[in-house]
Amino acid sequence: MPSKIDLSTLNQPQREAVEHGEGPLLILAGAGSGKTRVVTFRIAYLIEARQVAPEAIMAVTFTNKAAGEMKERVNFLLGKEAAKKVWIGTFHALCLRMLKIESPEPFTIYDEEDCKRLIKECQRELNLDEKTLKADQIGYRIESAKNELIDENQYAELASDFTTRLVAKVYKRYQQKLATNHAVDFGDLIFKVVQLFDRNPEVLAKYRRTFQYILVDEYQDINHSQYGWVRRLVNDAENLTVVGDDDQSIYQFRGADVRNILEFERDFPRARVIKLEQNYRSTQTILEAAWSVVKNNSGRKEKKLWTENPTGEPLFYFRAESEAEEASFVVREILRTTGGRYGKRARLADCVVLYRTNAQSRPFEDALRRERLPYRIVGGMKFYDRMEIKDVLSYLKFLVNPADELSLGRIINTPPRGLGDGALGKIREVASRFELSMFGAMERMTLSPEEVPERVLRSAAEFVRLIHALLARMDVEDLPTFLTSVVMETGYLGMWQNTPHEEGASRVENLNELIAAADEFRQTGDNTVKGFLDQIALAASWDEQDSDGDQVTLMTFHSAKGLEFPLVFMVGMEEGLFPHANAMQAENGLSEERRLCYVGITRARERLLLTGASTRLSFGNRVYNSESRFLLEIPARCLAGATPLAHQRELKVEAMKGLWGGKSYGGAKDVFADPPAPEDVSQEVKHVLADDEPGEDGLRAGRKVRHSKFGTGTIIGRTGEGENMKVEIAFNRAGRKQMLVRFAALELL
DNA sequence: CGGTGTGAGCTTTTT
DNA sequence: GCTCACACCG
Repeated sequence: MPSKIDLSTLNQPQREAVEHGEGPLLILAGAGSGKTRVVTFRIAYLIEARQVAPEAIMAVTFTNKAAGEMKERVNFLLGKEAAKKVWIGTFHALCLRMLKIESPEPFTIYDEEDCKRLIKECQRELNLDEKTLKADQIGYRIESAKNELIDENQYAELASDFTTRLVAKVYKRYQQKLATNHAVDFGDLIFKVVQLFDRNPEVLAKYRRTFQYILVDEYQDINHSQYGWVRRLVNDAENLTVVGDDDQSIYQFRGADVRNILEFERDFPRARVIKLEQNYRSTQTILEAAWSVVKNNSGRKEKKLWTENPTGEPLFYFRAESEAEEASFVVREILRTTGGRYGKRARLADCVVLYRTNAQSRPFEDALRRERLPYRIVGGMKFYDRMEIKDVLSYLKFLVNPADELSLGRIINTPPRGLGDGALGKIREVASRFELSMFGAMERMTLSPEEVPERVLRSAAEFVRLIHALLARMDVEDLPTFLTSVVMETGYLGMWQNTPHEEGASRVENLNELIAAADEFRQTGDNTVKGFLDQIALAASWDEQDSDGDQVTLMTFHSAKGLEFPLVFMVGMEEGLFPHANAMQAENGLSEERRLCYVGITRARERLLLTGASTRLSFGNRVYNSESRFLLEIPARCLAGATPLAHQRELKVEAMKGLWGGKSYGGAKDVFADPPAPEDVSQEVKHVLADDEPGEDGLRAGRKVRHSKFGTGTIIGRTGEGENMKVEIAFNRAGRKQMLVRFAALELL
């Protein structure tokens, strides 16, 4: 069979990375430098040219998407048999796999919401005020501790102040509860494996023998526990290949430690370093803009991306007055670009809207719906996070793992079956009196009716019968059929079918989708409820399924890492939003925001538009936002459209302070008129750019202007210089006003 | 017991 | 402006 691994298609450093032999290797791979290709080629090369056994190779990624892509490509290069043997997966998936091999008893993986509920239970049981320290906060701290490989006992020892002592108490109780429920949280998946390695050296030794080659993707985003896991697995041959880009480290808030990549050579003194600096993705202008932003960070690895791609057109900046106008602008640009005017006709799927926070998606959804443009949202409210889905999954979880009382609590009275708070209290009483589980207590009650009210007894007996009936079916029915039985027998489907209006209908629809997902999962060869649950627990979002079809994509900057699009909109380019105000509290917060901006810019292949809104609805009131500093870090020569204020200042147009140098919405529409002409920016912007004489800055008598509050008017006079410059304006509606240019939000018309 | 209404708090990013 | 928790009422 002829090899599909054609090394001549690689550039020199790529090829060196693929052909690297023994010993540690650090690949510093800039955005768009063909990283995934190098990693997959290397895996294939090791197997084919170096005769490494496929099962002796482990490749770790950060996301399911990356793992899926890698599997697919290795599959293509080596064929199914070999590819299947390579351990490819996310940290969490691979750790789960090891846990299952090493401890066969079933356990449930709790998601964030489950964990939060559990923490609340702990708080209540410990009589802690739930407002002093919120469950979210405690959860975050426990998660961070686990990322640092600090268990509940160590945490208690380290706890030095009020808050940490409080968290320590909850952490202990929380771990007890997880244990009794036979459950783990996300952090445990990795932590438990590390603990297993440390307590059972022979288990670790087995894996160290097995994995001759380990490859880790996105190494810059590795946290301490992930590092600990990898570090333990690397054997004396040190055949560890890590790939990453310190400029794209964007998960420090989740414990990612960029030092892992920065200090790789200290960690592994034999390490070879290969830099992939040729970018195959973006235009020169886009790369220049990206570079200009990220170079403002310190402590970076020395490297600079370059490309043989054309210069391309300038980035375009539009400043809207509101988030609604911002969205309309973006959608209109999408319409124009996909309407065939832009050279080759762009598809909707070529367009992506990137924002900082999930909450920003709404106006874009509204605008897209108005134009009847199909779109998909990555992240945000996930399919598996929906109430009806979680309810049904809780039935499954409880059936698989009867110790899981959190799931039991969720389903026991959903739909209502007479097992409310009162009844549950009685059941708990019986449970603690006879040291039984909740379900055990219910079973006992039905056998020997204690002093339990008749009504409670009957309801409990009915529930016990239901569960036993489902358990009997679980082993004989195939997955989708069984899922159907569950929603039917429990009355859960009926509950929503009887709910009037759209809510019921959409819940029923989602339940159908879940059954369809189970059917699809069965195709993978696994037909077990357990397998289905595990897969869902590790699945991040529902997006990958319906990514086909021609639709616009909406997602956060974080979700966009690793992706590329011909046309990228970076929206919400405002101080406070991006960089996010909360991020600035954190140490190095601004640097991380800047890297995030770098990630955003480098997603674009051909064209990048940046937008922001001068006012935005926040918690119900309209607030003013100034322009993102990142806009100002992009050189003026890379930027068309509206001119960010600082660039105006650079051009010594001091008097323009406070004026949003924007053009009106209508003016922007010709930016990409065919053929796309960079010069075709607003006349106003050109005017400002050309004009560096203070007296001729545009604010002279006779000019028409618009004020955010008073509407349109005409300048009739001007006094003062610089900061103190005042203009007198005759407004069409509001009459004559004098105002300081510095403060007045004036728009030239 | 369960449904509906009200107020507080909320938004950073996610495997 | 939206969501979730809790209180109150039928």
